[in-house]
Amino acid sequence: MKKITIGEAARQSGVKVPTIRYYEGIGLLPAPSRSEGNQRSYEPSDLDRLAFIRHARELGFEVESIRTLLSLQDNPGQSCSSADAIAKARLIEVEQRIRSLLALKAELEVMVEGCGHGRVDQCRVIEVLADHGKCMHPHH
Amino acid sequence: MKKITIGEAARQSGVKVPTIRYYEGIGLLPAPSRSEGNQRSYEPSDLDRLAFIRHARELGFEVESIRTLLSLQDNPGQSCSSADAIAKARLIEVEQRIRSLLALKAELEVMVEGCGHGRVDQCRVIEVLADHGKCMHPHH
DNA sequence: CCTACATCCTCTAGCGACTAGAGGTGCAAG
DNA sequence: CTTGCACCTCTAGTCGCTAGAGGATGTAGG
Repeated sequence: MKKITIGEAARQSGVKVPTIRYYEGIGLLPAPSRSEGNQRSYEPSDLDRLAFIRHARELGFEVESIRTLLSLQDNPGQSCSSADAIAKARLIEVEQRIRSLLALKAELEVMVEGCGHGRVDQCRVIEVLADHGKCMHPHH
Repeated sequence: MKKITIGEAARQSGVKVPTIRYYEGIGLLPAPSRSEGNQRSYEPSDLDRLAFIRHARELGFEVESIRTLLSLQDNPGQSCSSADAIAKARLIEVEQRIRSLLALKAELEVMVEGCGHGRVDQCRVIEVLADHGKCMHPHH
């Protein structure tokens, strides 16, 4: 048994110490066994779970979705249709977000390029913000 | 004087009533005059300011940035270099976010396409989440 | 004038996903 | 034995709102 401390788990998983404790608190990560001095003591499988959570968070999945995905991982005989649905929903979200950010980028570029670095009353940045009609794209 | 109620201001600006009060509370919007019965009473210039704030929020500027942008708008004789800097910083943020979301999208697509709609133990969604090494792109 | 109802008021608490800090204990090295 | 870091629990703060309680005001109809 090569059990490790929470600090070591944080180093190996890339999840910060308080965040690991937080995940335990909300039930994403099982409460580990404790040392004599009441310190958390993790096993390798906990590191796998932490990596899973971290990766899912980086992909922007919400904690509730991760809860579902983890329970699917824990019961591998089930149908994966809910995992599929969660991932698909996230994909659609991401696609929408990209579209909206591209429109935003275009508008910000107009603002920045139009700035003659002079005084505020000729500044395109302020002007565009003040008058939505000056937007290039109907992103909102 | 065509003063309006907070509800009318909300309708015309597209900013919700509690949000308008919130903006007043944090000092983005000046406290308006009040009616005899202590109800807020807004002027057309307040609507302009609300539109400015709303537009800036839609572009993803933080409240603190908007505070700076508004104070620049209030003092139009100043140099617009800080407005320029704020907009440029936001543009860089947006560009980074787009890049990261595109990598994410690619990864989610692999997950979703690889799902054979069978059981979890053959599910690519769960598999990729569990093993970061299976990612197509080094987005994180 | 009275009543009904929408809108307004203030104040507090909640959201998600952490993060920061206070105040105290455990543990390994010098 | 003491120094100093890592650990413990607990509470409160972050951001930008949003929801709700509990009460006052404004307006339209009878």
